[in-house]
Amino acid sequence: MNLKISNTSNKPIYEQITTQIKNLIVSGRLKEGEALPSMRLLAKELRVSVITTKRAYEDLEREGFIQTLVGKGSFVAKTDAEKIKRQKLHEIDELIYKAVEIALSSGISYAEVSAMLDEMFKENTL
Amino acid sequence: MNLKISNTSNKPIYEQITTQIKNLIVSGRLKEGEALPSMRLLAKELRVSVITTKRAYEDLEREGFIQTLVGKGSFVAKTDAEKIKRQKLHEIDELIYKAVEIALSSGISYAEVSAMLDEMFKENTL
DNA sequence: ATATTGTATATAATATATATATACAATATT
DNA sequence: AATATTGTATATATATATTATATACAATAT
Repeated sequence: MNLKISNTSNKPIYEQITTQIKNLIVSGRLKEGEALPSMRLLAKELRVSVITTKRAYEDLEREGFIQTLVGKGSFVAKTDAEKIKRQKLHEIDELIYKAVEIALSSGISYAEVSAMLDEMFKENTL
Repeated sequence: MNLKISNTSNKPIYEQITTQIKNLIVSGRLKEGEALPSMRLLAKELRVSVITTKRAYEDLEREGFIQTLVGKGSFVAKTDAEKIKRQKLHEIDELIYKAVEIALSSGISYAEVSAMLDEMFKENTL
């Protein structure tokens, strides 16, 4: 599966896993119905406990990215990535709307908010 | 001062204090320059430690609602535009942080989020 | 001088987050 | 039926954050 886990990252392992698998699905590199490595295999590969991979897979299932079946394994769900992305975009839209509302109602400029966004992205992609 | 503290509330005591005092100030029942009860008096009245009232007063001061002076006491601050702006910036920061988190965890690019922000500002400033 | 005000330090109790080991249960394979 | 594979449940460990406290200290007012 070739996921990269950093122990020095401030992000928890299960989150590093979900983030990367989400990206694989959204980008189409993992396709509908396709099998994910079993929790145990992935755990072994990443030198991590099964509980951690389970936690990651549970999160992915709750968010509709995959489906898990006892004895069979985990598979990319048929819910299309486009729908999920649209949903996420909507969540972001609402947050940004609130931010802009506050900005406009208190004399904070576009430049200031835009700079904050830039900074935030730089910080978090490291 | 007549604040109501609930021990069964899921909200911490210091937060119950700040919320109620903020409301008193915003509603004008506590006016600029007016003295708040000393941390010790309030602590005694609420049967709570001084550290807890201090925590509440510190939060209120950081948010620009009151001003505290050693030996004198705590007073309702004059509404300070700079402080309010800083507070608003913080609120915006938190919203944008959430937005960026969602974006990064679902393969949404900086360009997309940035475009949304641009759009939002254009729409709302027209 | 003393009482009042806020502050600093060290500490404790609790809750939450993260990760694990191990034993259990369901399904597939032989 | 036996065995290997898959996921699941329970109990636990560790670290960190949150909430609250006691007590000793410092600044100001009277």
